[in-house]
Amino acid sequence: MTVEAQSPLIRKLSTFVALSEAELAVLARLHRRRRTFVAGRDMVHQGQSGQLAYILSSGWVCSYKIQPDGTRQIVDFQVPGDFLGLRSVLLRTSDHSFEPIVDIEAAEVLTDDLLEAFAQTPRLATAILWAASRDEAMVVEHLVGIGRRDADARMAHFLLELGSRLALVGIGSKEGFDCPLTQYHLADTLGLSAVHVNRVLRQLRESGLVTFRDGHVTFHDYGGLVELAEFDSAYLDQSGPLLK
Amino acid sequence: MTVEAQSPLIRKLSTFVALSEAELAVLARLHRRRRTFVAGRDMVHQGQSGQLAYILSSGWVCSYKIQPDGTRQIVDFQVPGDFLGLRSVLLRTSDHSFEPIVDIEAAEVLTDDLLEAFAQTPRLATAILWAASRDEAMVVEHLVGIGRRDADARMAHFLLELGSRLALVGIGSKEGFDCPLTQYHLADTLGLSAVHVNRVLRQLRESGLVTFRDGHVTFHDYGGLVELAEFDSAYLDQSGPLLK
DNA sequence: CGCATCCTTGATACTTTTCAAGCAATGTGG
DNA sequence: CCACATTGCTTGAAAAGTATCAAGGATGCG
Repeated sequence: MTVEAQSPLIRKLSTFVALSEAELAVLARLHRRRRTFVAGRDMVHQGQSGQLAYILSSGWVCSYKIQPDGTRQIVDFQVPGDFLGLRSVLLRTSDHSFEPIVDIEAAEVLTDDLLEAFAQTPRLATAILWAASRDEAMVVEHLVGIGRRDADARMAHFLLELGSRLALVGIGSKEGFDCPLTQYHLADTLGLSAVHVNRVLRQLRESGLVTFRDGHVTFHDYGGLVELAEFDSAYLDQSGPLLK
Repeated sequence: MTVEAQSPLIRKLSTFVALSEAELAVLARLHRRRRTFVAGRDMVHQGQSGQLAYILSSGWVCSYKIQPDGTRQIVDFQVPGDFLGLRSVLLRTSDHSFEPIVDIEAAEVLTDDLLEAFAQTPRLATAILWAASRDEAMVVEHLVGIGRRDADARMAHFLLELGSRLALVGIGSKEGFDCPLTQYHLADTLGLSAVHVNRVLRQLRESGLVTFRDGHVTFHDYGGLVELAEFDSAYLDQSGPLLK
């Protein structure tokens, strides 16, 4: 089993940066403390100040905020290869919750180990921070989507983005991907009601664009979907952290 | 003229951290390259890779994304004391545009000067990064607002947040603040049509909560507005960067 | 079996947008 | 100084998009 197969993070970073043996070793060391969490129970709860970060190796997590009136807004998803809680570690500002959507496996990263790794391998630090800034760009794009796209385009855009992210770590393609999200997750993500999510999905399916059923997303007409969503993957495809 | 009065950034940071003479000196040095920009002409345009950051000393700026269909979504505002383009410098990922809303004054910060300042005064670096993470928290809160609040609450929340930010740098209070934004800016920020913004403002005014007129926001019933918006300033009031 | 979760559909009501029009203030060139 | 364009604000009426309420079906699981 190659190290890439073990760690989606390594696979993701390798797409953009040729990592040296030493860097790979440091990365591997960050993966030592393996933990699991069960679906549905929050790993971190809003307001809690747990200064731990994780590297997600399998499963899906979402980060969200609950409002006083009980509605919730999902801000972002973490899929294999993504960091989780990185900002809270560096800057202690986690004011949202993390919920595993399925049972997950993650590597726990201690602040000190992370800082040490950064000090030892600056190129790696740059690569990881680059990935973090990519996550931020996704939050911004999410904001734009909710603010300025109608329900169909929002859904289409979301599925396309998810597909791109998963493709990076080898668990998705332009054909489709497995997806454990419920329609309620989609509703809380896209700022829609669950009922309307259902209708939107039906319409996309009947238009022959994409099917989401039984935990699997199938793109029938990738180009058509891109057009509907006005999906421009520039914010995802950045050329990487321009390492010197 | 005290240095605090010269630089809203210093004023802002001083609220949370007692800065030493040395740190103040470093900060002052970052303010040396003063520049001005005229209202309405983009400082940075989407896709452009200008690796400059600025510290805004007077005036307002907004950062936004334009979509292929011509609609725009304002992601965030910068008011005096805010950094602008910090992320683009550190991580070169500016995929949005910056537009001065009025004529502005800003200090241009060179990447190298910034990194040097960080190296010299780690506490200052922490403070600045803390401010940056606060900005991120605002983007997240903005996302939640657009996704899960109705138009009235969205507007109320936005005005309250803006008031808090301005109060930090001494140009706003619970009574109100001067505000150069047009109803079109508000619409592009809140994901509403300009027409509806007008109606919402009217309703808030007629409810005796807040008036926005002739470039000035006046809070008539601060508590009532907080209640309507379910405004919880926790994400703004964090105790600062916990300096050791 | 019975309960819980998730998906699906229809009918209705509400929020927000779009279209259209008018007003006030400001600035500009003739 | 005036005609004119421009920008920002305001309002009404109609249309569209989305939420809410209600109900039923499917599946999995203790």
